[in-house]
Amino acid sequence: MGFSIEYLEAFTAAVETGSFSAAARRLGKAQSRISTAIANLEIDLGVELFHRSGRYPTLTPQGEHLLREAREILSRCRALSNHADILAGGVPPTACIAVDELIPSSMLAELLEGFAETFPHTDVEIITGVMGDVGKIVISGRAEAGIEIPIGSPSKGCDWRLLGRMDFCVVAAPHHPLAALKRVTPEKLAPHRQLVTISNRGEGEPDAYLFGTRIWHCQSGPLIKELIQRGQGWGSLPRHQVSDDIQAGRLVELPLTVAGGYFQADICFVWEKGRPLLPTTEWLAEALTAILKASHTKKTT
Amino acid sequence: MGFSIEYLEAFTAAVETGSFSAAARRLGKAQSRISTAIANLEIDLGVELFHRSGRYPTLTPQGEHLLREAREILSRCRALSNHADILAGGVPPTACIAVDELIPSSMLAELLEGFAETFPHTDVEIITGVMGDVGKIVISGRAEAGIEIPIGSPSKGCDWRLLGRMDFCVVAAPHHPLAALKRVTPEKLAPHRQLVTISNRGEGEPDAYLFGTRIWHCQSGPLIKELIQRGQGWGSLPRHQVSDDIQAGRLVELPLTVAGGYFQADICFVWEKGRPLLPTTEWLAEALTAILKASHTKKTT
DNA sequence: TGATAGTATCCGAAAATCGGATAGATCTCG
DNA sequence: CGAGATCTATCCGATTTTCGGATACTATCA
Repeated sequence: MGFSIEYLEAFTAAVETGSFSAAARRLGKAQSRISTAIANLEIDLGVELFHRSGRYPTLTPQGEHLLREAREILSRCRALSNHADILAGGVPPTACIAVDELIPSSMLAELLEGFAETFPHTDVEIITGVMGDVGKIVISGRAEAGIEIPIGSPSKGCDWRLLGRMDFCVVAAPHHPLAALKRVTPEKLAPHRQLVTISNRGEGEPDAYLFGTRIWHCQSGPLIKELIQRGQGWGSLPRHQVSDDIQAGRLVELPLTVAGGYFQADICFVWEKGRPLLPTTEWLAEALTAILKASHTKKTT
Repeated sequence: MGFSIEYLEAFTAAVETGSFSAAARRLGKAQSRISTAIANLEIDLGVELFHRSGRYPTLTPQGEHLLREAREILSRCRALSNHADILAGGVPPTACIAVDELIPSSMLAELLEGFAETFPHTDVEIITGVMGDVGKIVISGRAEAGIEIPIGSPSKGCDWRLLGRMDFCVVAAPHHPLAALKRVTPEKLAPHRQLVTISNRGEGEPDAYLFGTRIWHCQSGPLIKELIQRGQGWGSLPRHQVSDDIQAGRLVELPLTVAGGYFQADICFVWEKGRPLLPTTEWLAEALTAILKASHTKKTT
């Protein structure tokens, strides 16, 4: 394997232009170089690539076959060069982002679809977590950015940008005693069992979210929904996760009236404080803002 | 795109051996060359491939991504080199063979399957014909070899090798008058319409095959079978093409008794007279002999 | 702290590559 | 048929690159 990339370029250029001289003109080299390049290539491969009987060289059948592979190699070389240019331009080879489990997966799919188009060479890793996990993962450096549903305010140590809001609704089973009430207040909720999610890092929800003393903590969102459906208690879940169940009558939304806006949570894009945004993370922030705005206008219209 | 194949080899060797020195030993070059090769590659790509903080260089994330593409390119280069070696060894880039239409396609499929394994780089072209066509195609040079079912003796101008024999049987529809006879002689056949194949070059069968004056010529084998099934006449067809129909009662075999062995035809491998066999055609001849022998022993046991 | 193994850089010799020039061949067109 | 245009192969000298070895410096391990 003594041939070089330039030899292969001379080969393909000669085929495409129809003569060694024209190939030399295209490549900006002396004609003698193309001639010797192809002669060397033929010696190296042990195969005659062109017939030289006529005025213009013509491909031999062997040359025609090897041409395919030569083109393939050059195409790969250009791909490597492109890829290197992209990396040299500061686009990171991998993007790791942390995402709250409550973010609708359809939204993430749409996001990542666009990401793959814009950054075809960048590998993606998604880490999911709940509650304060996302912020911690970002601060630890395991992820360059995160999509967080903060409790109160975004995690300390993170810069952040508000992307949009997400509705929560308080639900119970249709046969649950609370379902019969016309108006539900926090005092009415307190005696009944509340089901809340718990972080896989051993942290629960802040007290502001707890209404009574009968609390079950559970890490699995689907399990919580299942338990509520079976009448084991009530809980506050993202609207997009339960709207189908409410529609189908498997769950009912409790008409809760409270002073604060607990039941609408912020969606924040977060990244390590002070760190400049990479092109990928910047794109993610912009794309997320656009997606959330689109989904909101679609919902309201 | 100023990098060279050797730079990429230095790159992958350094990754695989874990150090520039070891890579130099593996490649049989001076250590300084690996060092400068990788430095040049980094300059050319504009990307730092290795971290040099420690004693041994370690891949950067960027280097890890570009490594994949470098390996891909080298793999393609080796493929080109292999392919060239095969072509240099005299294996032709394309093999064109002519085949009689009566040859069972299952046999050809088995043959070509083996061919693809033995000559993965050789393109195949199959030309089909009937009667004397195969020999003519071979003599004309359009095909390097052919599988012929000769009428009498193999085509003039061809060297040939006997591969095996193929049974023909004389068939008619179950409701055809001939089907009722206990013994069938050529004289009995003569009054009835005979259906024979005709070459697409405008040549019919030799007289030896024609039994009477009521002859229909038809180029299409399937159409002949259809006509015979509908009682339009009788014909002599390859056994493998009609055994299913006989089994199913759609056709009956006529118990013809003749002196000569007309109803078993030779299968010959033919090639242009005096021309030395290419490795591909030689292989084809051997493989065909083996396949036919196997199918024969299977049939007789 | 010394021994070992590795990297980067420098250096002179050797090899290749470069463009240009030239001779011979082929095709086109009058 | 012949002149002109165009092409390929080869040679040439100047330039550049490549080559292995030597050396200085660094990291790691015992």
